[in-house]
Amino acid sequence: MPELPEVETTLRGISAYVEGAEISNVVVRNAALRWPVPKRALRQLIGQHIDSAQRRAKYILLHTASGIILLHLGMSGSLRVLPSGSAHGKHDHLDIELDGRHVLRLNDPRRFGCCLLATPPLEDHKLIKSLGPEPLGSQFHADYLFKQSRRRKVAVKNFIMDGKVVVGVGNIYASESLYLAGIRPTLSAGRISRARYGLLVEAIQSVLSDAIKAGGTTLNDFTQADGMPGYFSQQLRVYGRAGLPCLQCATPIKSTVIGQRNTFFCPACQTF
DNA sequence: AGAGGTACCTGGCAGC
DNA sequence: TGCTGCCAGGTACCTC
Repeated sequence: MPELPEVETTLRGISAYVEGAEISNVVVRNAALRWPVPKRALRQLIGQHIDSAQRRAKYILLHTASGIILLHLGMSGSLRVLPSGSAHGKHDHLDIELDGRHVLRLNDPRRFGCCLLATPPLEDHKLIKSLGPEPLGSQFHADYLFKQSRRRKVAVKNFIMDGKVVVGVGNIYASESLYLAGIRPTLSAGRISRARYGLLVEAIQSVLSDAIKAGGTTLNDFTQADGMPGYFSQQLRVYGRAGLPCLQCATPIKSTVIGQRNTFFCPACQTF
């Protein structure tokens, strides 16, 4: 379930260890992630330095002079920094050793994540080139969302989860944002007003940035073997609360399925 | 081109 | 207790 806040928190946690570090070893224990991990190409990075670590959408990007390591945590993945030589567990598929002192370790039970090597420019990469704007960036605003939504018949929930429209809004935060904006998740994207999209943009931004703040305090130590949960619990307002009273009006929260995904909303508060 | 469905995978849980 | 079966969830890709 790493959504954007989890990925951002992970990035912040590992940055101090990876930026400037030399890749002193690469161990691929299980290459069968979403796409085969390019073991040989990764091992050719041994001796290179990681110049910087960035996030784009839910991808973590490690830049080196010879290419960009592109990591995705899928649904169950996590990255930790551990002392070199730390015992590995069942789903620890990949280690990138740093300066011979630490390992950046990818754990992913469901193996929906990936580790690929991209050649610059990154914007040309297949997985990156058609991504929409960052939800916390300046290109994501009411006018943009309004324009994108015209003549779109999909449910607004699917619309905001579409990575070509905006990145980083996963199933949980989609429900949460629509609740805050008072919009019924089943409504066609094309039928929502510009003003409502303004509220939705604010809601998405506040939900995501609150979660990032919460993550910063929950995940404070990336160097302890058992110090980090894969993802942190949120104070969720509607997600997973079917049948429980709405926090604003006490009406029971409803759940429905939109695009094969569980969706939660308050039938009284979300009327647009 | 847009919309909808499918596949990938495994831990955890409900039900028997 | 142990087995079976279902669900979650991100996203590329396929079909209509």
